[in-house]
Amino acid sequence: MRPVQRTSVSDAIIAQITDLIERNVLKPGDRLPPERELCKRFQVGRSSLREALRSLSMMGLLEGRVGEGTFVCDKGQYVERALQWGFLLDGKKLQDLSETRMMLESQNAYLAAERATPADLAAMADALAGMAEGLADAGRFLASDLQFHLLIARATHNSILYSLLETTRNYLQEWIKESLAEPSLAGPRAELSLAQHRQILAALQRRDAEAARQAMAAHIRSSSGDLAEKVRG
Amino acid sequence: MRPVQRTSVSDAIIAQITDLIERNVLKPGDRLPPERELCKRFQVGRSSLREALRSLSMMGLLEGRVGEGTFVCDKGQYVERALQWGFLLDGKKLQDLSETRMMLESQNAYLAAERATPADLAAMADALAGMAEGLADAGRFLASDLQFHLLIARATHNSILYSLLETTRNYLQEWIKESLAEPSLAGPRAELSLAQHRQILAALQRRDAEAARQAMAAHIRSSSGDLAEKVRG
DNA sequence: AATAGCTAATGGTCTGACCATCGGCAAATG
DNA sequence: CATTTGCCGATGGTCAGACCATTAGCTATT
Repeated sequence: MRPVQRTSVSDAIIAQITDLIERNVLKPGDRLPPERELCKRFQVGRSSLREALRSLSMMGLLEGRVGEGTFVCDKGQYVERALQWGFLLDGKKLQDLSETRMMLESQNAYLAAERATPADLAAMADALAGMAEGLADAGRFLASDLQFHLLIARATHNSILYSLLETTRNYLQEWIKESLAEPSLAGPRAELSLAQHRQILAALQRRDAEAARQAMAAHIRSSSGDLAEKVRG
Repeated sequence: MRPVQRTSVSDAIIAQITDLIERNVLKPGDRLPPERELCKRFQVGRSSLREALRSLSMMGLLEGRVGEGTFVCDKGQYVERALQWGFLLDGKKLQDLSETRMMLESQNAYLAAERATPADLAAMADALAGMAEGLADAGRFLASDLQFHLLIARATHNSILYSLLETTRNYLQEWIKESLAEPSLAGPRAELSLAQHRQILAALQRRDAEAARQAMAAHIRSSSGDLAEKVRG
């Protein structure tokens, strides 16, 4: 004898719809049949069906629009959506996050040096120019800074690494903003940061992977030094 | 004028309960009031309430038990749960996963060399002994192999890095198993793998972080070489 | 031709009911 | 007294029907 598996109705619906999306029978942008229609096809009540659809919406798979229907969301956002929930609830260990970011950024720089296309590099140069123009504008400076790092991650052409970095950056961005917003050090630190970014880009353009990684590591270490202090303090 | 935000009832409930869990008002293991009771407190219908609870269950936050109640799940599993959903649906790019694993494993080895406790190292030695005893038993060998790598991740004492590695390993484990199961090379490859693991452990015991990272990187490269070939083939 | 108003379709919400399961209690049993 | 059996209430799971708010598309008015 072995324990009999009890399957919930909603879970079965979730499994079926998930499977359809996995097998690309339901493509992003597609519209699902109306709820009342799905009830007849699945032979279930509307409550159970809606609980399934609601769960899938919460995970970023579906999107319901009143008066229009239920649609399959764009792909590629799944990891981000899921990770955001995970990080949000995992105790917000700032130090762990910072460490993870350090690893991702430096390794991404390494890979980007080998794989960045001319277009990737041009975009990074644009972001760098944005930082230079934003030396007096903390908001613009930070936005260009963030964009530069995301462009490096994009240049790895590895969607998982990009998703991971994007999510960790999002969670650290508030602290980064605070840490750079201290007026006493804002000016010099911004210029130092800009110089470091220039070094990173230069290494990428030379296709010098190891130099890119070390430059990135040095940048993160110096720019998040007081962040680490704050954590321990 | 600006677009008015339309808030859904279920979303509001999800936000409230999530917040309660975040602020530790609801601790893992706690039992929520019965659904009908929550309906009165939130002033909502049971459908909306259940859609919220169902979504939270799907994300691994809550667990409903018929006849008993709804309980808050144990913490620390959120990142894994979330990542599994994300990976499951994100196209299963084997090469990206493999690359991510490579980075995680080597960097984890680096950090573990600095932070592993004597107990951590002893556990790794045990796992290594298990591999040696399992040279003729592929199943046991692989299990000890996996355990060794997870112990290294555990020794970083960084829950995020551990979660990330665990999830990526889980998704790659099937392919790893296949790749090692080819009878023609099983014997020599297992012995090579064992020797590499010994090198890694030795580096960890010497607290030589850089050596540990390089040993791990070399191990992953050689052990997943044909895995990469399979991907491209 | 453009606009205002109407209608049907659709997701969102509420209510009430019934079922299956589980925990705990009391009665029956040895 | 200890153990088993049966019952009952509480609870999550499911269903059916109704109403509401919003949307798209059509129609008629201007």
